Amino acid sequence: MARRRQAVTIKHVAADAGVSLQTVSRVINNEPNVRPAMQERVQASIDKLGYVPSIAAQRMSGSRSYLILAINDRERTIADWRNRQGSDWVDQMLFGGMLKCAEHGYRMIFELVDTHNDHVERELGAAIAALQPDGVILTPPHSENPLITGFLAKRKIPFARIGSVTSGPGIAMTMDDEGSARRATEHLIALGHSRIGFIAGPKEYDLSNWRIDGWREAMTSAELSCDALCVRGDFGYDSGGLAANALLDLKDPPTAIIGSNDQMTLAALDAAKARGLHIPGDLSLISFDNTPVVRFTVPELTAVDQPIAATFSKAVELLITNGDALVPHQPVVIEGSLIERSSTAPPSAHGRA
Amino acid sequence: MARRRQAVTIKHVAADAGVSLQTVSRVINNEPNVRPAMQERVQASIDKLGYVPSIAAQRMSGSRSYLILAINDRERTIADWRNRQGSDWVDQMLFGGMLKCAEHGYRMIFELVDTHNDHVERELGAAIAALQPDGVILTPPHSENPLITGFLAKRKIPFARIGSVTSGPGIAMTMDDEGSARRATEHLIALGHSRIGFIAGPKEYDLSNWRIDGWREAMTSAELSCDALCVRGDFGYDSGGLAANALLDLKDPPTAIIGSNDQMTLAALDAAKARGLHIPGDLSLISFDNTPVVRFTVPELTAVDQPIAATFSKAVELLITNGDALVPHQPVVIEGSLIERSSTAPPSAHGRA
DNA sequence: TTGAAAGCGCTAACAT
DNA sequence: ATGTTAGCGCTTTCAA
Repeated sequence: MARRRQAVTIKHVAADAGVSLQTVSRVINNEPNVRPAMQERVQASIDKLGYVPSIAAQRMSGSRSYLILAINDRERTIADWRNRQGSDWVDQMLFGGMLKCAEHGYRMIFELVDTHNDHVERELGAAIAALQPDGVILTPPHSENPLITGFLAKRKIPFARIGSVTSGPGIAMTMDDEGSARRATEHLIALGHSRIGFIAGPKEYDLSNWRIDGWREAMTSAELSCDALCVRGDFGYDSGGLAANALLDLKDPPTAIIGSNDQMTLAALDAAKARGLHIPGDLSLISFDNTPVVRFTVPELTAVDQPIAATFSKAVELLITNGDALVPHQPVVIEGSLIERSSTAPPSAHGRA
Repeated sequence: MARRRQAVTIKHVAADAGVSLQTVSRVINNEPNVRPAMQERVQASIDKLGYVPSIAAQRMSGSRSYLILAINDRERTIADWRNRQGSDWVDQMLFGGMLKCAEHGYRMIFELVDTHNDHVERELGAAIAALQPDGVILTPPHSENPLITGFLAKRKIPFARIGSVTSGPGIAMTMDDEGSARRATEHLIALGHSRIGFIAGPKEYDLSNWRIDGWREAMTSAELSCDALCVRGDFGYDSGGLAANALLDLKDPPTAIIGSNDQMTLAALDAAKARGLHIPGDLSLISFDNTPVVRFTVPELTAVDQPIAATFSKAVELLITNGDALVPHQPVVIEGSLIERSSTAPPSAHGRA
């Protein structure tokens, strides 16, 4: 490997502008106490020479690294990549995170870390030591892993916890699963549905339960019964079909079903079709997550969009601009929206009276 | 921002092991001339203290940065992210690239750069100056941009050009579009088809033309006519429908169609269905790219898989292990494979005699 | 408001 | 086979 040096360094700029290194440094960092004329002269040299500071050197001298580290669960992420089911979680996190970083002259680095591992701390520690990021963004299930949050807190590294509402160190951020589920349910109620089934995710996931809560809230507020209308799945396709059939086998079956994620709702769609039901005529369907797949079903699915990009964008912004300021004590809420497509309609007359 | 220092540095390790900094450095870098006993003692201290070298410091002292930079076209990538059509190109590049980097103790950084821009050089230069990557991976259309390849060559930064077969600086790598198209066509011929239509991409893309070449080759070898059987689209959904209808309106219409990408083939599927054709009974369909969407159509599409992950993995490996060695003069070929699903079958008897 | 000196963590070059 | 020295490019003291 060739010993590569910086093509243009702060020294070149200083020499060109006829000032000290320090003055150039001040201009780079927009520090006060630089006369406009001076600032202009230095900037001219910077532009002329095409100078860009080395983040390695900046980091070395004890300043920022201009790096934000986003961490995903290794196992799950790789499984998604391998299966190619069209989940675009990673894309959306890059979309929101990278672009916001770029706005501030930062870079986002994406890393995979095993959560279910004795040496999470070592693995994370290695990434931190190697990269020295100015901030870290945690996604589920890392967001709730005390080994990780504790480590970051101890090292005083600012971090955000996506999909977490518990208090503690770091900025808790949520996409308002409960509110989204409530709004989706209310939408169906407004269409005239009164029997609304819910296919829930596994209880190990906090967001599964938040989504149930939202549905239950809306149902209860409208004085509708929830009895037997909530069935658990495991977020996988097969479990969605089983759950849908269980709901449709009820003596008094639902006229609408909300699925807690796209895979399960997809399965519910297929199961309903297999029973000869027409969507949305005989059964309305709302999905959660709004991954690309819901646009390719027939009919396209009405879905709750998870504002992943917006959440990462906000996380980056808080991390960068917040500096050492206080961490908000309330979770930061980024609301998802309901994307209406063709799988929802008023219940048909020939259903229940 | 708190002035953050490395928690454990090479000094701590040296002190703990009672050796010089240099010896620790040698152990870190697996250099020769260290006695096993010494190496063991130092390694023990490293493990005990949980030491991980700072890449910033490593880079500063003139060694590697352990960073590989992968660059995509900004406009296209953002459009994909925004549209959420399920393209998983970025995911697959990370899948292949990041994991291979990790194997070697490297990191992959993903960046967006405008190609159609006067100051590509400035933009790329800034990324290079800031990050000092040990290698760069270019994707289309950057792979063919002389401003970019020239810049990298001038700076003597090793780089790979994905989807490029032209000679010149950098490692040319191709997913064998021509071969893939040929094999797809041969597959249809083997099934008994003789009228095989081809929906091509726009001619501005090299790979569009490679794919046509492969199809034409296979057709010619089998002494089949290509007349009127190749129609251009623009890779967008709408153009695929138009092209398919044009082909199916022929006096002697094809019994099979190959689409140059998933969106166009999707449209062809929909167009064929709209005409009352049964797939694959009346018309066989093969798609290109094998993005997640082809698994969600009815029937699922037989498709040519683009080995994106494998290609990036190989690119990283070449970049890291090749060092300053010679660049291969032939393009590196990573073959794609045909994934057989349910959209292909022998032509029906009631078609042409 | 500007400049000079010291040092960040590490490795290359040169001892020994 | 191991240690010593110098310096990478930048920012933080501190001085003028």
